[in-house]
Amino acid sequence: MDRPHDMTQPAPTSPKRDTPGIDAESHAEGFQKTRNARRTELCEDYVELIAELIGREGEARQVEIARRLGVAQPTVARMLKRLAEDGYIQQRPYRGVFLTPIGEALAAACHRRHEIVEGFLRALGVSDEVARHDAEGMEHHVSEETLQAFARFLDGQQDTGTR
Amino acid sequence: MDRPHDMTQPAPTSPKRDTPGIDAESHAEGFQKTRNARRTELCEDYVELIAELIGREGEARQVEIARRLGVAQPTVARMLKRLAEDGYIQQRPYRGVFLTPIGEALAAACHRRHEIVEGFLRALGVSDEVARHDAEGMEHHVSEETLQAFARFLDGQQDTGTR
DNA sequence: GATGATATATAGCCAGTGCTATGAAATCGC
DNA sequence: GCGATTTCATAGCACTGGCTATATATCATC
Ligand SMILES: [Mn+2]
Ligand SMILES: [Mn+2]
Ligand SMILES: [Mn+2]
Ligand SMILES: [Mn+2]
Repeated sequence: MDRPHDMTQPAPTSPKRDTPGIDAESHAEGFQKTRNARRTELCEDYVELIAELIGREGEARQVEIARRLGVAQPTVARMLKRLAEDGYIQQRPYRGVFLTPIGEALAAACHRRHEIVEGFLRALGVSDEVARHDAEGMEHHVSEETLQAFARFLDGQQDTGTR
Repeated sequence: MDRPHDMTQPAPTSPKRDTPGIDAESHAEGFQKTRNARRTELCEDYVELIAELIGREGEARQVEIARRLGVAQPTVARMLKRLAEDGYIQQRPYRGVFLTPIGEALAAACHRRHEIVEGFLRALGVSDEVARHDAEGMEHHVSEETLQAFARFLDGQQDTGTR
């Protein structure tokens, strides 16, 4: 039991009062979900950006998407192909990319969430610059329940004086 | 070639009243930072978990880390090698892994941040389960400034009656 | 309608992060 | 001490998401 070595570290294999933390399964489950979110967040940023560009510029071109994301054009090209395969967008070469109804829906949901998260941070006193940056990453890990809590807070703020 | 265009969509190149949004550079910068965060978040989870296991169980073994993270053991093995190379941990085969001072520092910072984020969500009315999960992903994208805002909110709550 | 600029496609490299299968080493129980 | 169990290491595969370099296609302009 407790002499795997007899160096420093006096084998703290005390009876192990079980979990002052969580059990391994719940712990793992949380990480699993986070890993899933990591897999989808890039798609979310893409469709949201595409919707934004279409709304503002009338079109979403590969080169502009690349510029906005700060990545190289081939990176975008490959990703767009995947998004098209997955049914989020439709590509019309030299005409830009367009959102399918599914893509639209995802973009709308992401945009709403993004707005709430960023607005929430600002309402909390975070500077615009930092709120924008933090929201960009946080948004993808904010569940609907948390989003509701953010929205509630925003509503409260609004009532009690905006600033 | 089959006329890939002159279909619907009448070239919407209206004068483009510039940016009702942000300029491309700032936009890209935000995404860049988020990508950086994505690169480090896994390390953060590892060192935090290792510190937690050492504190609670007295040791942090590969198999236990794998169980906690919900990944396979070789996945952990490779990551630990990287963490050792990067100076965060020290491996003693069949004795567990230990944190270097640098690793300790990172773990402490991550743990503090994690606690604040999760506590903040709960204070906001999010359920324990969801707070735990959302915090696991959000934490890595919360800047110090935002963390301060969270902490301020928590302090305020504490004064005005905890529940 | 030729041409130069721009936009897109494609190939191939690299690193990261997951996996399974399997072999080697250490520890534990006896 | 020895066999069984546990722990770790390693090889190899798949997929993602960066990159550069380069070829091709379209557009714009004259
Ligand atoms: Mn967004
Ligand atoms: Mn984002
Ligand atoms: Mn954490
Ligand atoms: Mn985490």
